Amino acid sequence: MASSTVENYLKHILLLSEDAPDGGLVPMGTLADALAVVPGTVTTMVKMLAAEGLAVHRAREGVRLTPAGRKLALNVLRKHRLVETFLVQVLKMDWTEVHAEAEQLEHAISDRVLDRLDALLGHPAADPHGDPIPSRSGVLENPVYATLATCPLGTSLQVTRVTDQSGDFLQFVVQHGLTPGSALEVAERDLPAGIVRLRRPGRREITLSLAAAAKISVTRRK
Amino acid sequence: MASSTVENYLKHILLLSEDAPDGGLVPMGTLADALAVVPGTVTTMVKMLAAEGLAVHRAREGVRLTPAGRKLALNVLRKHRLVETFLVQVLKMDWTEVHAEAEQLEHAISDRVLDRLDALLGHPAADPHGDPIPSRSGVLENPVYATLATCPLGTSLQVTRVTDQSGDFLQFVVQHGLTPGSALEVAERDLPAGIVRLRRPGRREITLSLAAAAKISVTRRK
DNA sequence: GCCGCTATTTTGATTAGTCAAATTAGTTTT
DNA sequence: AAAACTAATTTGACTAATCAAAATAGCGGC
Repeated sequence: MASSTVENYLKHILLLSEDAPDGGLVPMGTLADALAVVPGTVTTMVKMLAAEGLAVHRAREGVRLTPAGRKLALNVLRKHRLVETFLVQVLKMDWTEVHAEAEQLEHAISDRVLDRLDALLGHPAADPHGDPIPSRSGVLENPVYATLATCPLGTSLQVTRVTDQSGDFLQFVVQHGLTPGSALEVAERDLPAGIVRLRRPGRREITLSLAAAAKISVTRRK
Repeated sequence: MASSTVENYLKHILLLSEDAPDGGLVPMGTLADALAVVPGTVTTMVKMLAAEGLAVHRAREGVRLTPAGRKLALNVLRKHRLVETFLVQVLKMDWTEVHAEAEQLEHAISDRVLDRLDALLGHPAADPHGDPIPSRSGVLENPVYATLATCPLGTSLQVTRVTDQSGDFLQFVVQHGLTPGSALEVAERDLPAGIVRLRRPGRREITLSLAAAAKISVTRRK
């Protein structure tokens, strides 16, 4: 069975390859940063993953998962996101603190427990941050949402996903009522100034940076 | 923070010292068996625990927990038993398979999750095997129950605790309706033959060895 | 008081995962 | 094309946890 270190490598390669243009090739340095580890360590470990048939190492270019590696990674991600959902919906834990908990639990829960949890929660499609939960069979829906940095102005929108798990940012999101499901519209976007102004029903307007806006995904409100 | 290896050592020392006469001194060999590790390893690790102030090592005699070590051990045990309770009561998992799951989870769940779990379950006093759950403040009730090997004959009893976590034994217990809560009485005990015969309402009589009988605790049925 | 048995301790090696620092390969710049 | 820069790789060392096997300490028996 894969150690939790290996599981973490696989999970992060999967996550990073999502938004890697290079045919999903993740550069070693990027992976090192994500894992909070020195680049030399990543090289060593990735070679080991390659020897196990879980990843392909292209020297000096980066790493990509094999089908076997991807399957394991998806299972870890599924555990992570179902655990987060459980912590919020059943244990009523704070939206902003569950990420760290799930980081530990994802390596400790068995597939059997995973299935029960999934059933208990009614087979949810997304976790509390709006991140899609891979299916049991290993399919990861990854709809390309517009973000507050790219969506059309003046249309009625709702938040679907918050793609930054840092406590600080989530705190901010909760504070200003931008959690998944909230209604809003973009009043103004000033690219040179790098800001986006939001209008929400029954709340004050707020302004945030383009960088922050890009981390909040939205869809048209039905 | 204590590694899960350390947590395991502490937990097993606590468990073994319960039924150690020697003022709670656990012999190294016993601990080695419990941890499925070679005796030399235990010596090394116990010395390290002693250096950390978690245990007292009496050379060639055994090991005992310090108050600090006991506190940690109780917390691990609390996690273990609450997780087991959760797995059975909320996730409806099989009584006989939850021990192994909890063995992993006890090292991954935070104190915060622990508290929520405890609240969700209504602060239970015992896990599904009837083993007492240490309180948050670190008190472990350990009522001395009679067992089927020692209780009076012919009195109406009920099972309170099954003190063997092996799958085989638990399987047997379920099969014959001896789970905590079940009613029964001891019809006969033949010490020379080493057997105990049980009578249960609405079920066939069964006979088991004294060794097996000693693992099932009972109280008088109200 | 010596002998031998058993439990414990020592010693030396091993594995997984890591870091620091030196080296190398590729890419830009000039 | 050489120089300079950046990212990746190698190398050597370290820690936690383990095992195998040799050494030792206490003990009971005679």
